Amino acid sequence: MNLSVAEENYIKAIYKLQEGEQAVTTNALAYELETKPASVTDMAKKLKEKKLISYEKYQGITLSPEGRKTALQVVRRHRLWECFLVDKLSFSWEEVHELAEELEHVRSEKLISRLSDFLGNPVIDPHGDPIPDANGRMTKPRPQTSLDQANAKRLVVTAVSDQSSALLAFLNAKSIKLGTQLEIIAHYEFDNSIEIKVKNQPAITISEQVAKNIMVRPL
Amino acid sequence: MNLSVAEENYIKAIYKLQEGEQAVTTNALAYELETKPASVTDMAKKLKEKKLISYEKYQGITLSPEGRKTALQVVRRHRLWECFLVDKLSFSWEEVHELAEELEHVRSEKLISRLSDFLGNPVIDPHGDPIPDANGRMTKPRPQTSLDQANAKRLVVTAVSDQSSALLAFLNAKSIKLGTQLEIIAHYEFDNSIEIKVKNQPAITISEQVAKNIMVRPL
DNA sequence: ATTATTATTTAGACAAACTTAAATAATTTC
DNA sequence: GAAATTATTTAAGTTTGTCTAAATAATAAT
Repeated sequence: MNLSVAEENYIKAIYKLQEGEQAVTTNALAYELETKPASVTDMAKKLKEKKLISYEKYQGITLSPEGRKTALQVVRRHRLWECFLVDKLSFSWEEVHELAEELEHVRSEKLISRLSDFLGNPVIDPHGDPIPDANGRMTKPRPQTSLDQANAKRLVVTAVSDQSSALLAFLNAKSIKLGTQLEIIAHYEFDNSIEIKVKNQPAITISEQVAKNIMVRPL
Repeated sequence: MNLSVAEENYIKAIYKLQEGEQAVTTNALAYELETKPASVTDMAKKLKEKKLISYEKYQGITLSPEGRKTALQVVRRHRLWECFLVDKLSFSWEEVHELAEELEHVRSEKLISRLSDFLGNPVIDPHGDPIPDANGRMTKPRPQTSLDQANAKRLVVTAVSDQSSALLAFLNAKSIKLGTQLEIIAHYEFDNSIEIKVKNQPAITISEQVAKNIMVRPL
């Protein structure tokens, strides 16, 4: 099937939001793609026509098996390009998302399989997310929680789920990267903000919003 | 200036056809871009508006200084990606054109400068064409003529100017690559076909059309 | 269980880049 | 230099993906 860039982006966004199997709402998808709900409805009809999603009026959207396969291909391309940019072109992990967002739409099985070989067939990307193989299989994401729900005291940063550049810039300024070790100092009930400390850095307070987007696992 | 993919492709095609400084005709551009003359006229108005070309009704198109700068950036991106595909991902020189055609539209100065560094700042691409540097400067193409106009007997293939895959596949089948040494056996006046011989291969006859698109220099 | 609010869809319009068909200009030919 | 041919432009319409505004459905609140 030959998809436009826009269609691929919808499929990828649905995949990202679907998490488990609950249906994705029109509004959530519009927000994710920075577009309007009316546009989402239009596209939903088109993707249903192409059998990539199941969709009934007012009932939300779920990927069909074909849709999921497509999504995994796009995700694979995205994450391999991120590896390339970080490993070979020395970009830092917070710079690569936007570029990979464009590179991922160059559709060539051969290109991607050679790129993967060239990179040594990596299985996780620079953000710690697993890379699907050519058949769409990937290692299950390691046990990780968002920082706001972590119960252990000492943690390692494993991924950043919301890849907005504002957040990434903030983390950069605070020297928080993949693999950074954190210690939770306090958890303030009134606004769910969290005080954390990174070795050799002054303690900082992080809003619930930020904490939700930092993924960690116990050290 | 933020150009669409279509606009970049027009600029690149105008650059390619302009050769020297004669104006490019509407028809020639339509043929090159596999579109219709009417579409070219529409786009010409838009590009003139953006000051990338000079264009007057019925007078053809020439790049403005800005337009030339833009063209050189696109050419630079294209040729660097071709180097990457051949040198790093082991593609053969006739496979890379289409892929580079897509990769070239990822616009990021930083990406391209790092890619260039990663490749060792090459100055010619796998087809033998010079790569513009970040300022649009490049080594002038080496003295080369098309095979149909060569006067020497023994020649080296330096480039293939028409990058249609049909031609490239043909050359591949005949084991003719960049750097291949040829000997001209005969030149048939009646249809301007040329009989050539590659070492260890049987002699073959090549049409004028093909000969025009093989660039060579004397050995 | 109405009412109010929020979510979703429909209808109509727009921009970009393309198309075909018709009109006009430029060039060639005799 | 008038007629024929070819090149170019204009006009009107298409598709893709978007938008706004209005209508309708679903959900929440009283």
